[in-house]
Amino acid sequence: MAALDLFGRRWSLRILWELRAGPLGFRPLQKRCDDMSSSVMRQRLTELLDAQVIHQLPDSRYELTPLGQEARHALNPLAHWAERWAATIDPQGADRTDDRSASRVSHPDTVGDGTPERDSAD
Amino acid sequence: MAALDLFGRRWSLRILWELRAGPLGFRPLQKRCDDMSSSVMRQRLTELLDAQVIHQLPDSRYELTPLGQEARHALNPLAHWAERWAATIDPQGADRTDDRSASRVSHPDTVGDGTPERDSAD
DNA sequence: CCCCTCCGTTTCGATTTCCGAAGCGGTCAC
DNA sequence: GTGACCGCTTCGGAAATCGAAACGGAGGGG
Repeated sequence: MAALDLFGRRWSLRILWELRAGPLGFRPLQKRCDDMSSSVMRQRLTELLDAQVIHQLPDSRYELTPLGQEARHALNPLAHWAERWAATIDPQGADRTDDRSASRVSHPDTVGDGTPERDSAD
Repeated sequence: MAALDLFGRRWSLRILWELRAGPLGFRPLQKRCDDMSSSVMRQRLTELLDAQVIHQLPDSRYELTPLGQEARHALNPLAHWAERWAATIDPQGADRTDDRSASRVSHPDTVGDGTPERDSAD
């Protein structure tokens, strides 16, 4: 349940996701995360560090811990679902003139993913 | 990527999760979600409806769509990870007197889950 | 009928979180 | 020295969230 709290915060999932291909420094990571504000970034980073999902290398870059790697892998099915979701939703709602959506939840686009991964290839 | 946005909002994952065992009405669902505020609840519900992850039955209860079911299933590995996480973190940090955690991310507890599921049993 | 309970939903003011830009001290190349 | 990048902090304003109250409606009991 606490996991839903930790990951239910803005950007936490994204950070986990962006760290999948290897360690990143503060600012590079920030850029990858749609240039999120540094204040929130630091906050999420602290939370994830505290949760032992990530840790900091001697050169101060952030990296997924083994536990973090597992979490990222656990996210894979969700990523896969997201693609199916995009395929299901997008074709129908691509051009809604009638938008009373009441929320700015960007509908999925065939937006690049590129998922470089790096499972056991290092 | 849009999925990370949709589910990165507070309570959205939780709602998806609490709907796993079958349809629920507004107030019952609200109670299950740690009594979240009704305003946000309605907002999340609208977003999820719009995303076609849930839909509303004639008796006005909310239920996962097939797409929503898939999403919930995609969440399973994460739930599984959460347990491992709890087992890893909790034993060591159970009694931190030194708490400069800078955030109120409730550490996982051996908190009940009870996950009744209901995959193909109906 | 009235009263009481539960329901889905909306509204509104108060609190919390998030944003965004600026700034700090530090390292390295020029 | 100057300029570019770095990790990280601070702060005021915007946006998300909360929490409680309220609405009309459905149902049950007296």
